[in-house]
Amino acid sequence: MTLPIARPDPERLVRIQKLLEKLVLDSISAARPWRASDSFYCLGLDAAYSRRYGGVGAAVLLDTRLKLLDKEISLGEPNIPYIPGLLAFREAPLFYAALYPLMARHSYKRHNMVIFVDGHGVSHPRRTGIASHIGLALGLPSIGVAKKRLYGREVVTEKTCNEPPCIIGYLEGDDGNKLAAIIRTYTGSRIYVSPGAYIRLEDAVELALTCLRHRPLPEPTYQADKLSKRIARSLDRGTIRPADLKHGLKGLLVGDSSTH
DNA sequence: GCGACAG
DNA sequence: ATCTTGTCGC
Repeated sequence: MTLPIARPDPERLVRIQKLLEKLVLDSISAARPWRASDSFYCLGLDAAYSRRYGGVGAAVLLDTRLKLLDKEISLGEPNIPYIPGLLAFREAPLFYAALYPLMARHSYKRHNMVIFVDGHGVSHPRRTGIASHIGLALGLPSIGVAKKRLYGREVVTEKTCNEPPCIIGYLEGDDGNKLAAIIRTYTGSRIYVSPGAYIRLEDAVELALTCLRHRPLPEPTYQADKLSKRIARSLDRGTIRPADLKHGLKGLLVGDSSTH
């Protein structure tokens, strides 16, 4: 029989986020300061879409030196369309599905892990961007890395940036609080970095800067973006089939011509 | 009514 | 996010 899953109507999802808002803000207020000297592991999450098989979630694990340690992907048809502000309800299930097996392989590392998510954290109308949902659900500090603004007044404090990366401004909420930093990367791209949960803005920004290379996104998010897009394109080209992904990714991604 | 609007 | 050719630049 069909399970009585509650209808994902937007109004109900918005109410859920209004309840989560307090949890998110409390997790940030109570967050322990990040120690720059600590070694850490970072997870990167992103999603792409294949016409034939729907959503592709990608999770990657990097170490302090930004070396890729492990990766995992997931497939699934999203339950709801994209609605600004409700992205988490569309894409987070893909992330959880990829994270579960990945985390199982590295459970002892979770005590010093941070999650980078493609999308916003608290720079969201209800302070509950997808990075906040993920951080709350996993009980881990999370950081949102977005390419475009969603919410907040854009305040640019530095018109120029001679030696990137630079913090060129921020997004502020109605109450005047800083919600996200606007960063100019080494490649000249602009990204919006905001805390998801369990971490403060200044620490989120410091970590994001630490994870920057000569690329348009911080390494964790960049690697996840590349992986998800590559899988989605390979699926559509028929280079790989969903069944090929059920026994791990090893060997599937080398010599794949889909990048040409 | 008119914009704005992560991915 | 995705659909898409050529093109400017390192």
